Amino acid sequence: MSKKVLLIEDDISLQELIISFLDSYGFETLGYADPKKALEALLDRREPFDIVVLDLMLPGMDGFDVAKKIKSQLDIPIIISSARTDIGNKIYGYDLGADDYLDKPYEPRELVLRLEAILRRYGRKNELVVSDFAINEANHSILMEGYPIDLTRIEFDIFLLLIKNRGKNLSRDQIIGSLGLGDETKHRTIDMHISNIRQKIGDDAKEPRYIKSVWGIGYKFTG
Amino acid sequence: MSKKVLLIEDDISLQELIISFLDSYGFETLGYADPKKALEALLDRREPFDIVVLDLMLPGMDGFDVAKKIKSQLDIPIIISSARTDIGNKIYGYDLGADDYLDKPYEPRELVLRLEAILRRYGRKNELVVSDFAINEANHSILMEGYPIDLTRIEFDIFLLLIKNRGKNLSRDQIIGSLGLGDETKHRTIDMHISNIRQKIGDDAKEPRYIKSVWGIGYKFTG
DNA sequence: TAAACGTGTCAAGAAAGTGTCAAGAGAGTC
DNA sequence: GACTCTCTTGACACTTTCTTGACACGTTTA
Repeated sequence: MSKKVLLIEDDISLQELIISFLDSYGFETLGYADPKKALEALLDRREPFDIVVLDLMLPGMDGFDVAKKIKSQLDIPIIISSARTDIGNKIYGYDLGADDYLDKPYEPRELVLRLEAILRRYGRKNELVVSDFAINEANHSILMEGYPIDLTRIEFDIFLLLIKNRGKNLSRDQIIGSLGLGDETKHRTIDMHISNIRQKIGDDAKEPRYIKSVWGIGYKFTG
Repeated sequence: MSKKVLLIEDDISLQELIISFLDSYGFETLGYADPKKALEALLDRREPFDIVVLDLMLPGMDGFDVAKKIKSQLDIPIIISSARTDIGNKIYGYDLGADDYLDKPYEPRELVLRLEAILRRYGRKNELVVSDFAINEANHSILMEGYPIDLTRIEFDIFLLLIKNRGKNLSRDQIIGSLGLGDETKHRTIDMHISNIRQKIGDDAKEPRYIKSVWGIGYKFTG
């Protein structure tokens, strides 16, 4: 599946060059010289872009403002390219949440490499790999050594909480609180969920490899 | 208070560059080219570092092993930097508990930004370091010279109370009161807990290094 | 120095925490 | 509304921790 790139670049000949180059690497690229039109297209959402390549020197609107505006509305990676080489701008770009920064002039090939790297990183954004588990938060899916594990909603939430706090003891009250369960929920309910999770991931309560009971306190994940 | 950074990087000129850069941002940085020596310095605890910046390509020892070793013994954040850009390594790095990952070459300024971000995150952990012990109250965990000590809940509470009042004599009644135990609890019960704690931290009742008995009064912690 | 008192620790029973079965309540689906 | 899957809870067995009396030994006091 080809990725859609939104290129904001006012130098038309450069724009065309980059577009044809990216095309040859399998990206589907749309170029805009006018940042306002680009923003419209992006925020309109009719065209779901995967990544933005943004030139800092733009007519009518500062590139930083464009980046800020995009990041405030969408969770999409941005690569900033610019002839301003000074490090101050670079820092500013990172502060705005730019995901990478290319000094002009750059090799089109380098842009491709960075696009690929950043897209890969973003694709895995919701994926958490810990110990033998790969957890996709958005999907509510868990793979254990590559094989899917079927957890119920609450089991998933508890497991995720434990994994995110791996190594730390979590009390039953903390678990109940983090899960937004009612305060009257009994502690034994958590024990039961833990018991069920353990069974599903093949963990032995007496000799646990993953979820350890901490006597008098609660539970903790030990990868 | 300036933060101490342990930099493990075998490229000496790069090492020097980073050190001087970090210095100018108020970090106190110690660089090691030899991972074994760095590990020694770190685990020795004479120099309590706040964060580790680790290069993956090292002579004599794989960077992954270094990270694993550090994480297994200390709860300290690690930033891995590497020229190996392949994504497999990246995942592996995170799996080991690396807290961030920087592709070489990187802007020194970016390193600073990430250091600050991670330290801010880590700083919220309420860790109490006294004498040879690092106590994490939220976690109910105690490290003694870097190694975990397994105390029961009441033992933990008593030990924490003693540590927090280090140097002061605490009567058995004070201890019983602070712990919210019933007023009828016998004094001998406290003695028993102290005895068990001493055994677990390797303290000799006759020649105590940490928990001293104060005849006729109670106990006190002497770091 | 002997009696009185305090502390260290063993061992056993009491108390509290945990694992899991099973039953019923609750939520979601067709 | 019937069916299914999920969540919650009581019950009971089991494990770990806590408490306490007992005795040994050290310290203080007279």
